[in-house]
Amino acid sequence: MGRSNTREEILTSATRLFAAAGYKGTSLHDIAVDVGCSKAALLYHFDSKEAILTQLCAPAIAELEQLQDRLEVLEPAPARTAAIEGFVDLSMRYRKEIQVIYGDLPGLLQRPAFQRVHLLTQRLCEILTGPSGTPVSAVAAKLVLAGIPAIAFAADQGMHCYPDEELRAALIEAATRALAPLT
Amino acid sequence: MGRSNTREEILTSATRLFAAAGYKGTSLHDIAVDVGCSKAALLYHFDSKEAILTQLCAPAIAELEQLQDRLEVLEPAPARTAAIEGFVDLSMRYRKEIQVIYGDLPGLLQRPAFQRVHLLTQRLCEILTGPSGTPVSAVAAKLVLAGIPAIAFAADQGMHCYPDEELRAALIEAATRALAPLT
DNA sequence: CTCAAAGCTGGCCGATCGGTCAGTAACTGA
DNA sequence: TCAGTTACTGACCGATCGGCCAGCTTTGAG
Repeated sequence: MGRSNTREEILTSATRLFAAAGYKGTSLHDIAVDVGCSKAALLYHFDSKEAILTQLCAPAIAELEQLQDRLEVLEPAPARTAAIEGFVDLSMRYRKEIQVIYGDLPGLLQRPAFQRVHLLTQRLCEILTGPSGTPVSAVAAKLVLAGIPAIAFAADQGMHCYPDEELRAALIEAATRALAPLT
Repeated sequence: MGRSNTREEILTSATRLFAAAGYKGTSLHDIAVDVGCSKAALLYHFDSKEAILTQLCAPAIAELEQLQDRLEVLEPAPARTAAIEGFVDLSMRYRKEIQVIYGDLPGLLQRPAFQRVHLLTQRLCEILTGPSGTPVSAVAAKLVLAGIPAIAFAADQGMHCYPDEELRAALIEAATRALAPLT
């Protein structure tokens, strides 16, 4: 147990600032001022600016991996339902972190830590598409996987007109409808 | 008619580089090297780095405005259909520019040039939701409006597994299905 | 009490950033 | 032919960036 909670405060401040101005748009100085410590203190607790980014995204990535593990042992149909609900929940729970990632997509996608996310998303897409996947259903799956976090992203930017519960239910319903087979 | 086409080459290079590394992640030096001219030449043709960004996004924004103008004079039902098709087409035609915008969302959304985009998107959302809009249909509209450009964005990042025509048709179908009333 | 570890600071570093400026070569209309 | 505009260069500027380091204070186990 550490003797101060500065480390957590740094992650909290960095998450908010990265989400608001982007990773490259936020300097170590900005974070230090927000936390109320020196710039050197940041680099005492973390190896580098990039290390801060990696650490604050770690919980979200870990939960995404756990979601995938849970889905892998299910049959296709229940897996799809669980995938939609799980992905909606995850996107809403980690709004801020999604804002951070979306705020610097081109720069982040090439980093090793986020290539894992790319693979996870691809697997999720396969689960949503199902075994009898047509091109149309694959595109629909990508639409849902891209749109849900984007809404969670926008929900913090002033578009937050519905309470969380209602938003969650609406997202699940809209996603399910988009993915439903034509019949 | 100018005596050189350097200006266009700058916009072309800047679009590609901004899309690949983000606005803040691309320096004037990077662009100059790509174009094959000096950094000072960039600032001879454009007032500033931000002016380059503004100019290269201008055509996409202008077309979005034209789309809205076309939709405003239609009845709700055909407006919705036209909105889906028009938005899909626009997203695919301006993939690179969307990558640029998505690559620096937090920093860009606050700039005056992009607040207009925000308003346009809100209006598009109302058109998609229709006159009898429920919260669920509003969220579905936002899902579609966020997901479509995100797919166009990802389509250039290696996910480009379908030919454009097929992708376009699949997007329109998935979006239409997501927005369809429950009945 | 002692002392090493933990926590933190101010100052400094080289690199890079966007942007400016004086100067110049080339083309053009009169 | 020649003045003037266009197009461009290389050198330079102040600001800011991420990161490093010597040293100070606080803390808690022995």
